[in-house]
Amino acid sequence: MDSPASKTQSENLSSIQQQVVNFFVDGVRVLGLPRSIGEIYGLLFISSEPLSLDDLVQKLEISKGSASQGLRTLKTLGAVREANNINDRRTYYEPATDLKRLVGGFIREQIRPHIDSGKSKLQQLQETAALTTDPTERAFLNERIERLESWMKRGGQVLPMLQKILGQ
Amino acid sequence: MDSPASKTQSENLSSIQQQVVNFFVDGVRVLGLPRSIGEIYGLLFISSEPLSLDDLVQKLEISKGSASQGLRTLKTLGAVREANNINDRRTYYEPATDLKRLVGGFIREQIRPHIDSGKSKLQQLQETAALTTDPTERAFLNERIERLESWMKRGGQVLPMLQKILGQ
DNA sequence: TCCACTGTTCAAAAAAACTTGAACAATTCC
DNA sequence: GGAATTGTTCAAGTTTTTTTGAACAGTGGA
Repeated sequence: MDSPASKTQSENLSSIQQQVVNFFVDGVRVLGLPRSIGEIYGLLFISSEPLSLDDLVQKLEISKGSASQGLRTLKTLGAVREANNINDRRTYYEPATDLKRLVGGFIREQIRPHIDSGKSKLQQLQETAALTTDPTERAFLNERIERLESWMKRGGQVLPMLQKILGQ
Repeated sequence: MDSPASKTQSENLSSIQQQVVNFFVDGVRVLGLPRSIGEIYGLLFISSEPLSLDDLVQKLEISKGSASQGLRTLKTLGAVREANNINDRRTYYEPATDLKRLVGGFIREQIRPHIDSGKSKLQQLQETAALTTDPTERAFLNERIERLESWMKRGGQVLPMLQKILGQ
């Protein structure tokens, strides 16, 4: 019934593997990460043995390019590590499964940079606001900018707490 | 120098308005929301008077459709409210500026639904795993599924805490 | 009732994001 | 060194998301 290249990888993945992969596809989408990353992490997560890049390409029916880039991102996030690679030339990967680490990696790579760049933009903003001549308007602008600063500050405070809370 | 329809709305927005709008464009992008929503919220945030849909269309140079849909989303998120609408037929909008409310709306609309659907998918997953005949494999699957459950549970616990922490 | 005005909807166009695949680099083994 | 294998890069193609704009619905005033 299924064509060989059907979208649901029914040829290569067991029913439970499909379900878990889809679970993570939805999951990473919420985080703003591409589908392929959810597929890769999902399959690693539900595999009892480490998998190679080629395993991922074959089982998920994605391109080598996607698999390579996806694994790189996952490594950067600390969501995947290389398994002990005995008597085989290729690299095998296994998932990091503790929440603290996963959340920490996500915060470090995807959130912190934005908070930091936001903070520096706020300084610019303050300088621009200072040029406003009308005092009433200037007061209003300063009030709003202060609010933004308090938001950023709280964000910076909450993230480590979050990580702590989630780390059991 | 600028063409009338240039991308940076230098004709219609003051320098500070541009900066704040860009600030929020970047901000909402992190949250996975479209650019126009950041533009709209940003302009409202830095305006001392409420603005109408037409004001937004003109100042931001976006279509009426974008402005209408963007305002709807922002209303749903609780990020924007209608201002007291005296002697004018059109509706004016002002931003909600307290972080607790903003975060709460985002969680309610964009996060909770995914957590809930995730939880129900996990039940499915458990049923599928139970069909696995090999006991070792089944044990592995159950262990991983339990881990997912613990993740979801923590997520469900952390969100209200987050909101509380941010609510001053 | 009809007109003028405000705002919504949604199909099509445009833009943005993701994936592919082929060329290439790097490494190992003989 | 040379062949075979593993993995990376990135321009082009594909898919997904967002925006546009024109038709339409709703409302108030004359």
